Amino acid sequence: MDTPIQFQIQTGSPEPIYRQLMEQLRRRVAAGQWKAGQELPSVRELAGLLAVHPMTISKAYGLLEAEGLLQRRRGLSMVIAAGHERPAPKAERIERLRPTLERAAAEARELAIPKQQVLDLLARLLDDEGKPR
Amino acid sequence: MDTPIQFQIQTGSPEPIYRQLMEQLRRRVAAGQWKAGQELPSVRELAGLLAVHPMTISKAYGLLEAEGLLQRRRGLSMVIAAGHERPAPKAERIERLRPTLERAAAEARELAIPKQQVLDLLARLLDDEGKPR
Amino acid sequence: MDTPIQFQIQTGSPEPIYRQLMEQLRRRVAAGQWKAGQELPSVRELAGLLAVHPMTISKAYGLLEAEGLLQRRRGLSMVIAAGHERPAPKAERIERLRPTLERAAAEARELAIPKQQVLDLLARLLDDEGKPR
Amino acid sequence: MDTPIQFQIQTGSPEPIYRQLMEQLRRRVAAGQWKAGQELPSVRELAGLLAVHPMTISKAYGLLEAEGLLQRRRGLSMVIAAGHERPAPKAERIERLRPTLERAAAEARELAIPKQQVLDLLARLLDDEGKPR
DNA sequence: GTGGTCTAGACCACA
DNA sequence: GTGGTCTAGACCACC
Repeated sequence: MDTPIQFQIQTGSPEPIYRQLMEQLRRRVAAGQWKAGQELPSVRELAGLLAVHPMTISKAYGLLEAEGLLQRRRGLSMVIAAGHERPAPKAERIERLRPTLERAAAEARELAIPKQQVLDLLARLLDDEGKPR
Repeated sequence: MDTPIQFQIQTGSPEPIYRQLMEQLRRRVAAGQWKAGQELPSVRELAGLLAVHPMTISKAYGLLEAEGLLQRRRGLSMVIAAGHERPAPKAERIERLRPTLERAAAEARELAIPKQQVLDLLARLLDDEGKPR
Repeated sequence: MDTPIQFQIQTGSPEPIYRQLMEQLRRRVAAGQWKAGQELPSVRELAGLLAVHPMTISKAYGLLEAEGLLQRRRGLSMVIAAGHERPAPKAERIERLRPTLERAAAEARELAIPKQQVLDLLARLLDDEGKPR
Repeated sequence: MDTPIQFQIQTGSPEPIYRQLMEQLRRRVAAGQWKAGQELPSVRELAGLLAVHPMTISKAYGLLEAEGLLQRRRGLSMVIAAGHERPAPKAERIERLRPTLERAAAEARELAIPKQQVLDLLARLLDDEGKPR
């Protein structure tokens, strides 16, 4: 009973789409939400779903394969590579989150927003998270 | 007794330098830390301090001027434009912080890090803020 | 059957090239001669045609994008942004012309040229417009 | 009974102030409104009146002197140079106006404003001209 | 001294 | 192919 493999992208964002895809996948695998053996949507299928150029998907898949996170199987379909059966240690996952939080902290300070209000807002956003966007 | 105008940049970051400068200045002005009439470091001076090309600074200044945040004075260095004497309302500043926190929340969820641990880490980073760097 | 997007610049003019391009585009769009969705010549192509440095074109395009008049499409050339399907109201277009005419009127008065002769010359220039150059 | 020597400047304009002064003087002299021997306000006086830096006035005067339009007299005061007793021929003055009208015509065409409306507006502005601004 | 414009050219990122 | 960023450096205009 695996979490289905679905990606969320923001086309307006300055972060390139292929990189959004890669980051999402890396995080889900690190969290153990997506596991070794799970099959990914085909390039064309995902491109259709997200309404982006197939080459964009292909680039993300290719880089993840080179990185060892994905594995290309006989025909064409990709799966999460072996060796990713279990979540990464929690400490490591927290480390991965740190840069984004550091950035948030720096911005909050530049905006002179009191600590507690920053934490309140983040708490609310973490609760909301379950909701569909 | 104004906060002196100083910029911090990260040359390795994917975010372009000129945009880092713009964002920082926008936030400091919104926070009321830098105020209308304050004089900015000259293009050449800042370029020297940050060890970047003067045109990079000039681009940031020029865009901020087009935006109405800075004001050019013929033959003199630029100043924060009139109309920015007071901080933006706190609600508005919090809105500006929201996207970054939203992103952090999304990443935390993808990494399956429990809410409290995320908040703890951010709290710690907000405390550190004053000292290091 | 759109008017093709072509720019005319004067390299000798005190008005910077990138600004000439911006003004021309703004006016053509306001006039409804160039419309939302029309594709602009690529930076390199236009730079070649006008024999200027690509960065000069890029600067004009970038500023117009910040202004909302152009729209960037990743990996593709830029287009006139949505929301500019119809010409601006005639009254607004006339207002845009007013500063230049005001200047002309002031100069004519300083030169003590009779009103009718000024109007005659302008009428002639407006007629010529289609042909030369 | 000469027209008094008074200058109008626009500090917001992209045209540099010293050049505005030069152009105005050249046109008034060409029109015969200001004549040989008339005394100009002193640099400091005019700088005070217009609220600009004395060096700006000084630059304009200096260039006009080099050009032969102004003449420095014994003490310090400047006068319109000899040889400018009579207006320039009307044809020449009209030629001087042409570039500004050409520009107006080009803009009107880009804005797709009908010829008659352009002429009407200019006519109105030429009538207004007498009024103080 | 200030900022602005432009060129030449390298290198990156995206589709 | 597309646009973007940055550097190096020249030259101008203004005060």
